[in-house]
Amino acid sequence: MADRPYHHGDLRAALLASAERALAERGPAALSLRELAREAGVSHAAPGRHFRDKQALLDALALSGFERLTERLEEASAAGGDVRAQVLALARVYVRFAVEHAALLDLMHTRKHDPEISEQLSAAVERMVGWVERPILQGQASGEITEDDPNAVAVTVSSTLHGFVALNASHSPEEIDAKLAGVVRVLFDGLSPR
Amino acid sequence: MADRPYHHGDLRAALLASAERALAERGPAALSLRELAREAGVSHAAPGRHFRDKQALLDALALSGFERLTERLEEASAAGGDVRAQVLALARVYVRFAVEHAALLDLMHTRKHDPEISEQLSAAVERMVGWVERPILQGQASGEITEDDPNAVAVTVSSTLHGFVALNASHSPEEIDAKLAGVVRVLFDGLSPR
DNA sequence: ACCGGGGGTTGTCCATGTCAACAATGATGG
DNA sequence: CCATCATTGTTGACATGGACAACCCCCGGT
Repeated sequence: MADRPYHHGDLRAALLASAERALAERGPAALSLRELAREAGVSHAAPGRHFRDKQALLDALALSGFERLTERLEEASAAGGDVRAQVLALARVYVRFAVEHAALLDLMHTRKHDPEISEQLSAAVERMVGWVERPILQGQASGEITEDDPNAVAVTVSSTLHGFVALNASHSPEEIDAKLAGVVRVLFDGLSPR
Repeated sequence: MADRPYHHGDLRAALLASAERALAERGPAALSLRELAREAGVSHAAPGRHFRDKQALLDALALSGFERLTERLEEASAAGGDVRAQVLALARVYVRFAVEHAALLDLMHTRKHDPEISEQLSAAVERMVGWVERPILQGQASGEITEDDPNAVAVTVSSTLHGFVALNASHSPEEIDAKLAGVVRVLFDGLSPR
């Protein structure tokens, strides 16, 4: 509208960044393409050049979320240690991501469940799941984890993690970390007395 | 518009029912007050008499979800058996509800996380959580469940349940039931070898 | 008979998503 | 250098939806 050049430079990235901010600050309902366009200083229909429709933008956002989360999980896996430590490390990373990007994680999740999801997106989900399952399978191989049906174990761990995050994302980081340690302990030791 | 009497009779209930159907069939985004009004055969502003705004309708829907779910949990608790059986029973109920009302459960959670939630709604959530925690506390009292920090145990169980549901709601009932049994077993026995 | 208020109606305003037609830009090849 | 053309933005328009205001209908109590 003002001294801005006709071409924005990288509108696509700007829109995604704005969208993520808006998502975090004002919830998914308050996210409007026109609003984003305004923030980017561009006309109301400009976003259409970069995203077929609103859903496409949300998908792109979700995708970037999966990619960043996967990256962090990968880093955490590199640290090593015994299986219990590795699982705890992964859990921490996941939880931290969830706290920092609660709304985004929610969106990621919503999109993941959609039947007509893009190839890119589902591939990204697969990759992420891989990093969570890896240490469990290794642990079973090395005898550090029960020989119960590997699949059941993997499902249990990912369910617990996921649920923990969903239920606690709004708490304070310290509180969460304390709780998380307890959860991982209970998970390894089991509910039945030893 | 037609032979319908001027007063609908129970518009509020009709709207909620319609809304729940629409939610399940076409997702939360496709839910429009005007559409619901059309389905009920009333004018576009009629819903405003029963729900201050769209959010109020969604809250009412979520509330009814919590109430129904709580009712079922309560029934399941009455069955008795040892703690492990009780937890499994609760889990089954929860999972079944999740499968049958996936979108609704999602809505329930979304609302639950909202900072400015109604008294009614948060009370309903409390009640529900109570029914999940009860058997665990009893189990600890009777020595059937580890003496680890009770809170950690409760958090672990509810997280696992919640996460399991979130991650598996789209699968077939049989598949889910099989998986669920495995999850509960792993949960009781722990990840570490016994 | 009257009226009061809950429940419905119409009309309107505004924001949004989406599309079509058009315009500025700058990269490319001649 | 310049003609050209795909890319990226712009304008304008349309349909849908939420929210509100002002008004109307009808039952229940007096």
